[in-house]
Amino acid sequence: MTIAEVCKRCGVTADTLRYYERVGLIPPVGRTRGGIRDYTETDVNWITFIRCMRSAGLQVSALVRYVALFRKGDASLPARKAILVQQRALLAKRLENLRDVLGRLDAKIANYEERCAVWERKHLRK
Amino acid sequence: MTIAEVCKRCGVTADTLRYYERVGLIPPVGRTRGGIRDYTETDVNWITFIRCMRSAGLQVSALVRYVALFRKGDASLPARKAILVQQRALLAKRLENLRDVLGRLDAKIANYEERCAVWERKHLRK
DNA sequence: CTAGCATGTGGAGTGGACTCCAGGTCAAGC
DNA sequence: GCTTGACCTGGAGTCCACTCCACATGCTAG
Repeated sequence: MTIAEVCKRCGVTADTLRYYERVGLIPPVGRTRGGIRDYTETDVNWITFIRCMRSAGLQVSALVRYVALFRKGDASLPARKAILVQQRALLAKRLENLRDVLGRLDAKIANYEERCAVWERKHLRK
Repeated sequence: MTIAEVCKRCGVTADTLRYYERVGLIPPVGRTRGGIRDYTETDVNWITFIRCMRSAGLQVSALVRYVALFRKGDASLPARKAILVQQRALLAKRLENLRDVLGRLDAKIANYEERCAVWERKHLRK
């Protein structure tokens, strides 16, 4: 699969895909004799996974550590799990906070609803 | 209240407080004759609010717009409400995504739990 | 009144995560 | 063989949200 096809499928730019590979966010991608990247379905799965985690705010550095461990084989299973568990905890904390802030925002909006209504009545009467 | 006291109360650095004021993330803070910032309780409330929203990822630019409108008085109520509503929608979307990613992460961890156990049995037997 | 610490300002620097660019290959159609 | 468009690499640039710095001034304790 060419980089352009992967871009389309995953909704990322070629620059981003090359960047991901360069910093180790995904394992190295195979090449044709000409040196052109030839993505496999497995590569696409990695990209999808990384995009998913990044979309939730997991740091590149943590994911890089994860991918590096992955490349060392089964002996790294516990270490990889540890990373996931730790990231999960961070994520849960942020989720909790977002929930809380959303609540506050809703309260504030309700308040505005009120005040806007009052303000409009005042101006209609005028 | 001095900037140092506000720092302690709000858990931010003085640099950050000055930065917030400089870019308009909070309304201008009053000064003593000597030119030193003298925060009121209202100022602290603003800082708390901004910190809260920032912690949920609302962009500085959106909050700056909000604060700027606030300073224009009641006529800006509807515009301010519009910003809040829009930001709330974005936040809800991100919340939804975090929830989803958390679920995937949990599934992945459960999978690791399994595979780690297998791996350990293999190594204990050895 | 002076030492010394808290604050002030304007501006430069940082870290994270891309994003863009120049200058050079590769490959498919004519 | 040649043109043309996709791809390559290494490195520089961008954006965001702070964070740090240097140097100047304010205030308080002795």
